[in-house]
Amino acid sequence: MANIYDVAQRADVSVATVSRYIRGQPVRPDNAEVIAQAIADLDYRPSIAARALVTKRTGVVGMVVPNIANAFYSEVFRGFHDCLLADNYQVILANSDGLPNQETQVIDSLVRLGVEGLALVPLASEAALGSEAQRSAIRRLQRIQTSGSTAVVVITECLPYQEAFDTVSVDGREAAYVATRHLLRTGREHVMPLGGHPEADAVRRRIDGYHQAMIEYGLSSYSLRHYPGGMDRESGYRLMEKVLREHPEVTAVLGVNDQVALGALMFLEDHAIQIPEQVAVMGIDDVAEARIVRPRLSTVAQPQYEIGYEAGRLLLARTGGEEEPDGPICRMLPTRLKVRESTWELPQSVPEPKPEPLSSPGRDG
Amino acid sequence: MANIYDVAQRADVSVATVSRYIRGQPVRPDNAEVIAQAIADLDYRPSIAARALVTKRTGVVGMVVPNIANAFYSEVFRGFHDCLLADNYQVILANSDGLPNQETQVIDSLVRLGVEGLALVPLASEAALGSEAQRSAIRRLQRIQTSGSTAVVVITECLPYQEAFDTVSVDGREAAYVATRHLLRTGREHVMPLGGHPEADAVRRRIDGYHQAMIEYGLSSYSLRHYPGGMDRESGYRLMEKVLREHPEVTAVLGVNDQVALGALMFLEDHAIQIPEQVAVMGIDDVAEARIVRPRLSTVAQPQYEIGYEAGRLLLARTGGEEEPDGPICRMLPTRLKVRESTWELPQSVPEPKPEPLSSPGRDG
DNA sequence: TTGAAAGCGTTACCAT
DNA sequence: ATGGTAACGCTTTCAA
Repeated sequence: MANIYDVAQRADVSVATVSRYIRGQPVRPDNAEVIAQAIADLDYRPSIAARALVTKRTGVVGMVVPNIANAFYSEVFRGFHDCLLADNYQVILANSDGLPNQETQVIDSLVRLGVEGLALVPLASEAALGSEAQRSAIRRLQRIQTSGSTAVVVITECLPYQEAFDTVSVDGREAAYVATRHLLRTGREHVMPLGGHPEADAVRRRIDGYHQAMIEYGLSSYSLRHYPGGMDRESGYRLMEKVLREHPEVTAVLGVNDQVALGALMFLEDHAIQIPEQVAVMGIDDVAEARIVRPRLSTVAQPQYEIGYEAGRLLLARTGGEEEPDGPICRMLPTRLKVRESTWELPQSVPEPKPEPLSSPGRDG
Repeated sequence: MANIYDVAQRADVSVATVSRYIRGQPVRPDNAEVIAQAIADLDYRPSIAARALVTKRTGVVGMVVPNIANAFYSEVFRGFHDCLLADNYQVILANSDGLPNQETQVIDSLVRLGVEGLALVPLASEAALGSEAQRSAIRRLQRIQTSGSTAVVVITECLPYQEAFDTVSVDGREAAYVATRHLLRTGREHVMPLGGHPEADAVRRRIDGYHQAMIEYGLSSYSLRHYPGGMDRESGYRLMEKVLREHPEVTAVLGVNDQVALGALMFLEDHAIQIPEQVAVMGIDDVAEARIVRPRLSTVAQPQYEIGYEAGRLLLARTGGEEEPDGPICRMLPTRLKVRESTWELPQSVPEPKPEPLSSPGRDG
């Protein structure tokens, strides 16, 4: 690999001049030309490592998510990515894979690599809740934010994080409230919430929103119910089965997120139970799959792309240096009810579906 | 940010000793203890950049894919990720977003960041085909492989890449052949292949496989047909409409990949055309969505996770230093026919579905 | 086992 | 506008 000295020598100028040329500082035109040629000849690429050593700037930011294979995070990442690319940052993505250890590991790696900013979607798994583990994770992040030159933004509804970092989130309570109310308004009384562990702030808020709606409709007998469990499709599938066994009177289920709702929906489909006539299904998030399954899944949409984009903007605000806001700022983005086939009104005959635009570009390799 | 000198000073030893301690070399026990304490106190993290400057080793490898939001690549990445993590490498993922410019940009970034290895799923879009653009992309990669200390592996069926780099791929011709034969065997004669541009090696091979099967069945009148187009769901949706208009006699369509097939399937669903009774639908790849939609999509599965994992192994073989194989090695992985509801045999009544295990863990935040 | 000092490739400062 | 040179934080000789 050629270095800046090789280029300088070949161009017959000093390294300082080459350095200036690289960074776009004024250089005499004839020199510029020779240097450009030398760079091309030698296939020279400035080492970010060496540069960072002196400037503290790498032009790289990182994002850590629990699971890239999850459509929700993919969209968040795309928004983040687009925002930062517009500011000439490169973005690298790392996976925490649902493992607290790996989360701290990859964060550490990114920091040591010299990322200027770090966007984190923290784990909210059973292993990482409330407890000491989470507090120490937060302390570590705080040290990174304070001591290092690494800005931090967290995408979460989790309070401890919101108190310490710039965060972006949605109002999960409201989302679940709207979802439940929609089910009630369309004639379902026996609504059951599915999945998630209430120890997680995000889950608790959603369950709260559900309870609130039920109580408002005078259905307090239901208001305390909840089938807790994992937050993936398999969990939704199993929970749906259990609910049907234990509460055959149920006329609607509300997945704590789309994955759970999709699992429930799949169970119903597999057992030839009419959706939404016998059981209506509703999710929260609006991941890409919700628009692919038939019947399409009703849900309360989180603006995933915007969440990522906003996280990027917060990061840039801190990275830019200049006028930093002092307190941690918490950006709350609005959700939106999406009524689809899985909760269509009961008496009404099924109208000709007007397909939504398909999303998510396809594999092209 | 504390550096190694701060630690040395606080521990009252030399930087050399600290350095040895960090790297696990023998240090007198009492010293080890003081150093450990100092590191903890100062929250010291060795700078990868500084280390890389002298060792040329960053412990980081990168992967570049066209689109993270695509389930196919997510799975490939997971396999790659798992393989490298087992060898204590950190993995960073970058998105080329379908844009040739951005592809070269992110590759460049990764290299300059000092990744020791680079796994690439190259663009195969219209913009990046056969032409000069592709050749120059390949040349760039070759220089990286040669001059730098960066190993390269490419995941592709594209010949020019296979000649120059370690590659991992599947036999797309065979896959399409198997898919088509399955359709023919189950009583469909009028099979139409959908999507993709034949200029892409991968697409051409798949179309070839289709042709071969049609010819073997004496259906050469169909053997030359192909509805070319994009490789995403929208394209599949539109192409399905077009086929139905121009060839209402069609009894089956073969998407050049699952996304196209899914688009076709959605069109049929939206227009209340019976699947598979009126039109059977088949894809190639087996992305996660294929198991979610109803009817479930029949397809020929690419071992996505294994593809990524194998790419990781090839990279490690080059990175490890020692005994490098000399020629470019091309690992060809087997595909597998997955018969699902979208192609069930015609006369047969619909059996009780035995659900496959659900896959892809869910959002847990 | 330890410490001193010479790099690694780049930028930034200071003369010129 | 240019060139010389001291950092930057780490590893790696080489002596002790």
